[in-house]
Amino acid sequence: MYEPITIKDIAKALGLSTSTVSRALRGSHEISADTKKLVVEYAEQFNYRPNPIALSLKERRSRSIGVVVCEIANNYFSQAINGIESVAYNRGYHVIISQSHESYEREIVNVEHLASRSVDGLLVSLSAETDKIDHFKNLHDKGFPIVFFDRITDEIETHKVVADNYQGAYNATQHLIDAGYRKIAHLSSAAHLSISIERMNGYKAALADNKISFNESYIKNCNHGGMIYKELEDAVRSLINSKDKPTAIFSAGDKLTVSCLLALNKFKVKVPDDIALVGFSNSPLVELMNPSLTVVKQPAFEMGQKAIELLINLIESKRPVTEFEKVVLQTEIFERNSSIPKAKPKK
Amino acid sequence: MYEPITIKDIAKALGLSTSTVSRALRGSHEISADTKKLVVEYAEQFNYRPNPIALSLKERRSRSIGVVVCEIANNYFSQAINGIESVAYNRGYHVIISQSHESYEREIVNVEHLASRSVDGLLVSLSAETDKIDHFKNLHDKGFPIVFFDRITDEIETHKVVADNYQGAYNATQHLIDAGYRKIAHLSSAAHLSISIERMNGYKAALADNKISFNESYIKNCNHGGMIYKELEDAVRSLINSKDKPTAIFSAGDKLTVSCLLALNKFKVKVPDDIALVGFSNSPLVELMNPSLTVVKQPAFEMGQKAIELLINLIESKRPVTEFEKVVLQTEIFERNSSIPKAKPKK
DNA sequence: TTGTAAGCGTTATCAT
DNA sequence: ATGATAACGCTTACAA
Repeated sequence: MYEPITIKDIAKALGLSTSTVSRALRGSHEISADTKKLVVEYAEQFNYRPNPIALSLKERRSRSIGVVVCEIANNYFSQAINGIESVAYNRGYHVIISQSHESYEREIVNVEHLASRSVDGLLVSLSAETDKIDHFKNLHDKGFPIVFFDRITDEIETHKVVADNYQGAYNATQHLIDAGYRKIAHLSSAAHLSISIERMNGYKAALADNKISFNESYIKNCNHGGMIYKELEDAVRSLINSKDKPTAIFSAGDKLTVSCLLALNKFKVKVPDDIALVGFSNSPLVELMNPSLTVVKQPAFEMGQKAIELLINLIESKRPVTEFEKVVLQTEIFERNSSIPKAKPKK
Repeated sequence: MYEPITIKDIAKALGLSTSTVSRALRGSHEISADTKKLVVEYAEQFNYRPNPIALSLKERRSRSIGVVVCEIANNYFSQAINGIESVAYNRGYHVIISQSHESYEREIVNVEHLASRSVDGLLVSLSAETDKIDHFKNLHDKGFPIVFFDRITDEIETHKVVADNYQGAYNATQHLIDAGYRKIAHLSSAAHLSISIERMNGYKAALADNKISFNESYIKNCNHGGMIYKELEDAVRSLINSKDKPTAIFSAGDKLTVSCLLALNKFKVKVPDDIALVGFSNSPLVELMNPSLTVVKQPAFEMGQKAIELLINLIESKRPVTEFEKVVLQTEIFERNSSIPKAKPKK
């Protein structure tokens, strides 16, 4: 069995009390240089490490934070997690990641598990299935620190970190309109998610500002994480087979964009010659995949960083916080070298 | 502040002792039905949850295991982690993931951090940079449970879970040879990694079995996670520009295969018409990406499951383990519908 | 059937 | 400068 050395062991070995050892290790001023040296060297030699669990119990905090996301196999989230980690590491926090796989039930279980005192706070991006948020509201009402990012909810008053989805979607749509396209389809994730609503609004606003009427049949929502490729393929098929088929697509998500590209490829529809495409994506691949693909990139890493900073502030603030920040970070649009060709004049 | 309810609170409120409450909550037989009911209902009402940290301290175990991988933004690893999670969840363990980003230093820090008693065991896949493994050896020698998977080391006697990389590579290479290709390049990750060595051996064996001489200049190793696209592009460029250029490529890794496909695409080299490609990949995309791409898929999910099962057995076994398993799971080869065309006759 | 007390590893508050 | 003790939340001998 693995039995690591404790302060007690050191005390016994050196004929000191545990308190003396503890103080020596923490470099207290009230310990003689000799004793300090003795203890520190012994600890060094036997590779003493304070037991973080005992510390957690004493300090009533675990110095770990929980991350609740739908999926880590997603460029946006893995980049956001990298941002989270980078800050956590420096501020002495562990990060515990849990995946909901877009399931409401699973999200609840994860949150319960994490929040029952094994983490000091939660960083949350809602699952696609989640439409009730009592499991967060209850915790938050009891004063448990929660920060939402990306897929947020308006029903809880706390810090939130989001990309400017409205503007990103507006720019993406405007980009297509500028290139002469007017029949622009919109692929998005579950309709009730904050990100979907904001992106839809940006899309609609760009259409409206250009006096293009909104066409309901151009909107395709895909809900489930696991089946996304199949769902997307169906959506794309129905778009390209429709009578008034779109000349361009705006896909509002990482997996959506990649899957759309794949589906189009499968159907032998060339991008951008047959149909133009602008999409949200954080994939390092998608930028390379199609040199004519204009991409809206979310500041995922920075969002993760900002979110955990706010969370740690929340956790470490002595007094209740009254003012909640909603941080909105700008998306970036990468217009590819060869850009999108002008739309062909209508026949 | 968030102050969850404790056994002490319940005891005080109900005029009982903490031990009675504790026993009632755990459904002990030596507690009267009345008391039990009283306690359980009170606990229910106030949403009592045992403090996992206190439990950890008492039981001298955290019921959490640490996962040390290079990168979660990798199809193989995210699938393996899903497998790990699926078992952990059922067996009552938390999973703490840490990424080395292929850095030796970072790996050491992560392991130190995790092992100093915040996890009960470690699931490890070595970073590409790691060539010394003292940080694991020290722990293992002290009896700390460690299971290696995927990128393993021979220097530590413990359970290991790997794919049959040799056979997978052999099959991939043979697949190309069967289609008539004889000039087969091999793209792989850091040369000293166990997976690279095994895959290389499989590749070499297939060549030898078919009386094809080994060509050193056909071997390209890529080391660093972060710069992999650039490295790959350079490797591919040098291959297609070499005087005795290969007619086929066997890429031995997920990112390698995708990046290779992208690089070839960028250089306007058509797969499989200009050059054939067979690659290891667990990407759900790559299968769709190029219908002529034959793919060797690792049983990532199952590997994760098996690895954590072994680890939990190790953790929960009362007596020292003397026999260590090396589990080898078979890879699957997916020959695409349109398959690889026969190589053109040499000019 | 229930209560008391010790212990898990650590630190803070008192002594001495 | 150092030691004894209590406390963090929980479980479990041991008493009652």
